[in-house]
Amino acid sequence: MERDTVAKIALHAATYTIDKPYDYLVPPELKDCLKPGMRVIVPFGAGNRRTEGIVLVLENGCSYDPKRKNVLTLLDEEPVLDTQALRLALWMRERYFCTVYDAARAMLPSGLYFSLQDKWSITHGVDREQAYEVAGRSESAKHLLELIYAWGGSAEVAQIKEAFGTRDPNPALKLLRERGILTLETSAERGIGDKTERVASLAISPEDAMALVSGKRRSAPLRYAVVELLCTVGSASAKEICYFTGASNATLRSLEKSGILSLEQREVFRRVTVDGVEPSEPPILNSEQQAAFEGLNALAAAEKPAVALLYGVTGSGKTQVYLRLIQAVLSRGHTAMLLVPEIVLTPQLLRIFTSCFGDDIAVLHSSLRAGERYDEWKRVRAGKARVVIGTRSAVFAPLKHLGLIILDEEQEYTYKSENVPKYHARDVAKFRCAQNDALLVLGSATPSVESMYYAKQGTYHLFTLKQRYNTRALPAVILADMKQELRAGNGTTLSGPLRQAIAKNLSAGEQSILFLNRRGASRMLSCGECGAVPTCPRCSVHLTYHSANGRLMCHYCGHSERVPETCPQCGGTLNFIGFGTQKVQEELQTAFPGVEVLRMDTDTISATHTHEKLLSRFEREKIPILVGTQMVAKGLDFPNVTLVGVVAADLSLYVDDYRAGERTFSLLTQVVGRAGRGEKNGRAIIQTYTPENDVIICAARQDYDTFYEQEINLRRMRGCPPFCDLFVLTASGRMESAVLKTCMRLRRSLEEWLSRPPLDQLNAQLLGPAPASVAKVNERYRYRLTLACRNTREVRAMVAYLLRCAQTDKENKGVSVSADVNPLD
DNA sequence: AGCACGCCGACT
DNA sequence: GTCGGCGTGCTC
Repeated sequence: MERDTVAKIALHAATYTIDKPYDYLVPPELKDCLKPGMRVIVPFGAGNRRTEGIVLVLENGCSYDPKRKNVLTLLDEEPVLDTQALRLALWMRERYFCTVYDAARAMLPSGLYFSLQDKWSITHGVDREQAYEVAGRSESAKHLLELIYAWGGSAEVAQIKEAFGTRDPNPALKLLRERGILTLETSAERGIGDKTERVASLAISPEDAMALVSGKRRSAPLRYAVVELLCTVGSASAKEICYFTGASNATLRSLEKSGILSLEQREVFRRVTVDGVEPSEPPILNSEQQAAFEGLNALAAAEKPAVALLYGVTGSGKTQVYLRLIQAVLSRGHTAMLLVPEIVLTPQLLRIFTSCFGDDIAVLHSSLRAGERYDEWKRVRAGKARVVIGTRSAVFAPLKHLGLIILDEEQEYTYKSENVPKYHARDVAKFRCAQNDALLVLGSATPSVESMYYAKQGTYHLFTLKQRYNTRALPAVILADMKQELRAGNGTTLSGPLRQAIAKNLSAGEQSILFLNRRGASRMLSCGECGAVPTCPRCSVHLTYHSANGRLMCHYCGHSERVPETCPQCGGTLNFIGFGTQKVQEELQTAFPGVEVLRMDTDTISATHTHEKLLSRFEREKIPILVGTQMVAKGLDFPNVTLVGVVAADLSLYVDDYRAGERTFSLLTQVVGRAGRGEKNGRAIIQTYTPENDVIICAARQDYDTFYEQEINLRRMRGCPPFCDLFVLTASGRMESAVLKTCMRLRRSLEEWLSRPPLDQLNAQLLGPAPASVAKVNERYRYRLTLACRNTREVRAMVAYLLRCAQTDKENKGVSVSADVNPLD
């Protein structure tokens, strides 16, 4: 019996329902080079269409199986995922209801992605007559040959499909391939290549080299200069040598020919440099920080995994503790990772870490260019960078010997992915730490209710920093009751107390920041006469105005249209509406004529007017007032800002989400903390329509402990995390009635599972079907069921089973279903 | 999801 | 006879 080598492969073409490791035969020529974690091209399905896959396991000595197809092409020279990463992908499938391939792909930088292109061409050595003879009476085969010959003997699948229109080219393709007339080749193209440069170094000893050129110092000064340079620096890139000596490539080549120097290609890494950074000494910790550091360091050094919550009030110096901890981890030969919610909002942090670790850090986030991101990833994989700083997806960075992951501002929702796989970076980090006996540190000034609960339970270790490092008191906070303002005849967005405070700041020459509590500053148009708002034709959302292209756009499906001259409903005039930053800016300009007001939101931020440039202008030119959205809430540290105003604190409070209170508290706390960072004391004014609301009151007092106690009781009562997890099953499709029916069937199956042992013990709550928060996207209606219960393996297995059933069920034709745990909306 | 197979009626 | 429509079932 033959002894075959078989690769178990996770496939791109496999949907969630049929996702499993597929067995492929490894051909002899690939036996020596194929390893787990490498990507390959394989044929799949009855039509043998080509698809990408990632090798999970190799098994030697397998018996022959006629079902098996061959691995066709190897795409990687070395594995792109190691054993730990592959195990993580399997874990993610079980946890997030995605395919293994989806999970694996999320771990790789997009520069590493391949796009497959199928090309059909006339087989070598086949002439036209022969080909047409084989095509025989088949009209479509003859048509196909005509097309391919007209295109010069080969054509891409998309090309053929387009030319065939409604007709199916597949039977003709199959016929001509079986008779040897056509061949299918699949090429894989990668968007980003490896960048290299030519590097020159001396091929002989410096003394010999100098001896060879010094005689001709006059006649060949360039050769002399190049050798002299190389004697002092050892080796340098061809580009640099030419720049410094004035030599040309010809000079270098001739020196190479004489055997004096050698030229070779070396890989270079594209990097974004952080400028103006000087190496700095490790920070000196105060006694509180030192205690936290020692406790955390002991956990990091231990031989078992642990999770710690570092609860430090704004300005207590968590960053210094992170720095020392990372240094300690590195000194033990391990690597470390620092995750942040949004990197462009924390340029200071990047500067501090660069000054401390230099090239030992790699920065990974989405606003890098694909080449830069890919190269940073390669530096991490090669062990050239031992510290990773990045946003959500950086949690997958290929660090070896991981000793520490820090999630800064762990309560931030940006750690949860909205795309498939819908993972939470906190969970992935926890899993990776468990794999490596590493420490996970969750840092926050306003910890998520879940994390604090686990810390109080003793599941997490708790460390607290209570002192502000400049020992400055927290800003004095005033609540402004907007209902009263309205009654008093003030219909503007600026309350009396806020106006007075701004006026006071203007005369004192101090700066103020006004914060608009709203995600993204979307600008909508509305009709002045009938109140109609332009809506997306394909989705149930309002269109928002984009100043970049001057068009109305839909954030969900990408639809864009010209701004209509008049209201499409009644012909009235359209105006910008909403509680936008622009409106606040206008009102400020009316209230304080001649005073400059800087506005910062998605509308005023662009490639040239970056977030950072705007802020530095605000600081440098001492512009009196800054109005902005979320962007102004984080990490700003301007000594001359002594007043912070929250325009409408309630806006984030009354959304249909169990985290609304937590989010509002956290935001208000962060914003209030922006005032009085310098010598002078700060003030904050929170405008609200509900001054009696507990969350608002706690935020105004900066009283996290009371907020936590109230919130945890609410969560317990309502059955929200951490007591329960919310499994949201979403069905979507073009036919609203079919979508609803699918939901009802799903609900019945769920009810049945939940009524029988062992799941009847769970005390699970089932809600819905209800329309999703955006009920229609891209002409597809979306309804959802919510299952509130403990997130156990049994429940996940049931949900996975029901998803697979629903996807296979013929009754659910035209409807797709998916699941998400604790989604954002 | 995407493809083939098989069964049906329509057209030449 | 052949072509194209649609329902069904499988994917190493």
